[in-house]
Amino acid sequence: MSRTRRLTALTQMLAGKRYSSQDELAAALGRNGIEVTQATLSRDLRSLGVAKRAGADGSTWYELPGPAGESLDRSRQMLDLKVFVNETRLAQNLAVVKTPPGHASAVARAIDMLEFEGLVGSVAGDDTVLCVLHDTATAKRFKRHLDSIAQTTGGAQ
Amino acid sequence: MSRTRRLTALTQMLAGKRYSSQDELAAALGRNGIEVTQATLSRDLRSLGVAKRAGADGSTWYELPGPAGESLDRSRQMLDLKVFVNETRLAQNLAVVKTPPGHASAVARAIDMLEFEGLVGSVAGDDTVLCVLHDTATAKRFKRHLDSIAQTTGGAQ
DNA sequence: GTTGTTTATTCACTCACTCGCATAAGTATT
DNA sequence: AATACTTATGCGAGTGAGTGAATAAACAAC
Repeated sequence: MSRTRRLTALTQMLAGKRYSSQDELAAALGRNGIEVTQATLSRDLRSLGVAKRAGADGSTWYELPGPAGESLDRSRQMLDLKVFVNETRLAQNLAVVKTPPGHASAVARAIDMLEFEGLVGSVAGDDTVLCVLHDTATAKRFKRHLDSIAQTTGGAQ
Repeated sequence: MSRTRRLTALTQMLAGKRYSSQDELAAALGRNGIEVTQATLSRDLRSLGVAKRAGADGSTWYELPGPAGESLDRSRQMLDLKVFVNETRLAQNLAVVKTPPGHASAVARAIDMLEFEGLVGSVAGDDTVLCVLHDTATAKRFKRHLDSIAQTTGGAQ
């Protein structure tokens, strides 16, 4: 069972029902054909940014981050940036981010999730994301930041 | 140096100038700060789908696939399928492929690239791709095929 | 404080991926 | 055919992500 798939299932389950322990989640996942240990769940919940909330009645449950599970999987957003950002060019306070065809919207979403200080907004085409930064210096910082993420992609040596 | 970045640099170099041997490419990459052996280049060129073309004057050079490098990287299409196909469900001769939000068009593109026998066409929404197969049996084969690709994503056990 | 429950972490391991080296295979030239 | 050049591949090594089992740590209840 792939990790991504498990995280997706986990997200859907958390969105649909309140679970109050990792063992309970493990059992529920097991009923869906996904075998998982508590140790892995602990890590999964962290990587999803899930928080444990407490109600007034003393009950507790896991809750997805953001407004109603809006941010699905931060690590996946990072994956988009790592894998699909081909190049970042600057023009004054604008950054032009090139992606493979069709990936611009996904990359734009990931960029928005960064909540980069000084990023005013971004527009996605098919293979290009136009990012508006507050000023020229911020744009340079932004490019450095993106480049540093993209660099850490790969394998050995 | 990450593999992805090297492939990107390789693509840009091939788009900008004609190179006629892998050693020549290795040297040029080296001048750009990317050390690489001929063996690796051989693999890179294959994974990019680069072909060696010959001119009328007998000269040869490497050329990116498709109209002016339109189809960048087939292995990246496979990556889309491996990473971003969350689930595939069937209804008669239709297959509904779920993806993370914003990834549907990229996954649809990757699916189209498969040129799966019996795949009539596909439509992408935001997080869903609807695939029309020729018949029910073909749809089942299609799902098995996608699942086999998606399964190989993850880690151990 | 002790006990029981829940969560986080350490450890050892597997696996997929990527790479360089050496070498085989292929291709052109003479 | 022999030689030189070019490309592909078998092989072993290194690396990083991901995992479960065991265990430590945190927390709650009593």
